[in-house]
Amino acid sequence: MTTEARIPLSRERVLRAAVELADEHGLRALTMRRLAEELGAEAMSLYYHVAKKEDVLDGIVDVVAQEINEAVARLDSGADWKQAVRRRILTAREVFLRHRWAPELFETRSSTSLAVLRHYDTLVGLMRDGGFSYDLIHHALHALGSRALGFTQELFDPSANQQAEVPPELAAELPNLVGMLGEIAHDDPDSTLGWCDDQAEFEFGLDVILDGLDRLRGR
Amino acid sequence: MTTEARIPLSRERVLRAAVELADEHGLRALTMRRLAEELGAEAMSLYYHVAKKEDVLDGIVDVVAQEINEAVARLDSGADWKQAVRRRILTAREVFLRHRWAPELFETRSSTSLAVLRHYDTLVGLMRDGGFSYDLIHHALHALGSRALGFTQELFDPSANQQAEVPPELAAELPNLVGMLGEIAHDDPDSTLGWCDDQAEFEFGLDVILDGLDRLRGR
DNA sequence: ACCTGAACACCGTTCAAGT
DNA sequence: ACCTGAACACCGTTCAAGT
Repeated sequence: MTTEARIPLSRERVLRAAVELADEHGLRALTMRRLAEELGAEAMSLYYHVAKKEDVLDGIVDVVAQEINEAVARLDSGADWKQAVRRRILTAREVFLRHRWAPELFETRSSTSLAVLRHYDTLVGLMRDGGFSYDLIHHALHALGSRALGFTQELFDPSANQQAEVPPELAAELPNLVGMLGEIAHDDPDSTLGWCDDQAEFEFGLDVILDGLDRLRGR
Repeated sequence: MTTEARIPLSRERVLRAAVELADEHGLRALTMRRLAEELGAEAMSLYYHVAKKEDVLDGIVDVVAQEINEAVARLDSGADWKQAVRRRILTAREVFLRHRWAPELFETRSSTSLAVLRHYDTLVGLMRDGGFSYDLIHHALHALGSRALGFTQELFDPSANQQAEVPPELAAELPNLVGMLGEIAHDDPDSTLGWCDDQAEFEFGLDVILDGLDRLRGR
């Protein structure tokens, strides 16, 4: 009981704990004081291992990016470019589903981690092998945007909209939206504004883009 | 000198000042205390006009969304669906270029403002008139993501990368990326990692998606 | 080398009080 | 009806001090 496990702190241990904290309680809960508490230390001790909070945030982005590279490493790269890129991106997406705080942070970092660059490097290689010019690949990365990394920010937060019926006085102002929702709801009886199959929609958008790029590939 | 202009506060005045503050100094500078100062009042006075800071953030998102609707309202909706949607989205983008803090906030809000819904409603209408099924429109909105509103989050911050030459010891690890950058740089001598023509890339991605959707429209 | 206590300048927010 | 002062619980961070 008095023999507390006294594992020394380290940058790696700090970052690991930060990821865990964000996973469980969200980015808001990730404060230096709370993080230290989780590690059984004082807040000020963290500053021996990380420069500042921004450094922690950069660090956990890198942890996630490495996780992506590991997950993606065990893919055989057979098949045509489109299947290879597609599977790589969908595998990356699985990592983001485990770290739902990550997209916000990825889009907010100004410096790009080596792990992220490695991911892009592989995509560039796959497309190059598929017959793309560098110029088109460059455009392609922009077109994919964060989708290339495996996420999109949902503009309608499903968790917030579980009860989101459109109030009748609004319906008149939004006839087209209401029409669309009505029909979608008809096809799928328990659907509301927070209705969507995120996985299917992610793949739909990805395929629209990949198919479009494939068509441009032949000049 | 003693006759200070004593305009009373109001929710609208608070939100207007908040937008201005964010425009000039970024979201980080938007604190209740600083905002009050800008208005010549005490921080606590704001709470008579807004519920809490989250309310301010929701409010300025709405201000931007209204600005989009105004900008877009004076477009004649002639032409085919693709041109109509395209011009609407590019006009919305102009608004985001004036409020560079807005994308981060839009993707972070959980409740969607009426002004945003109105924008989507119009897009749905235009696509419906263009012969789309509601089902396809629904997929289309997901595929477009935040692009439908007029922005994408840039994963590589151009301002941070103005000097970003890839260091030689990294080059070996990122052969494809380096290859691509080399060729892009060759075409355009003053380009680096922070090279991109954001407007052109936005339009490229938008067109890949719109063209892809157009092809799906005929079943 | 690694950790901590006390302290500083800043947050958002409540609440009772002023006009 | 509108605004404010004092106060509270929380931040990130510095710095001198402990082991």
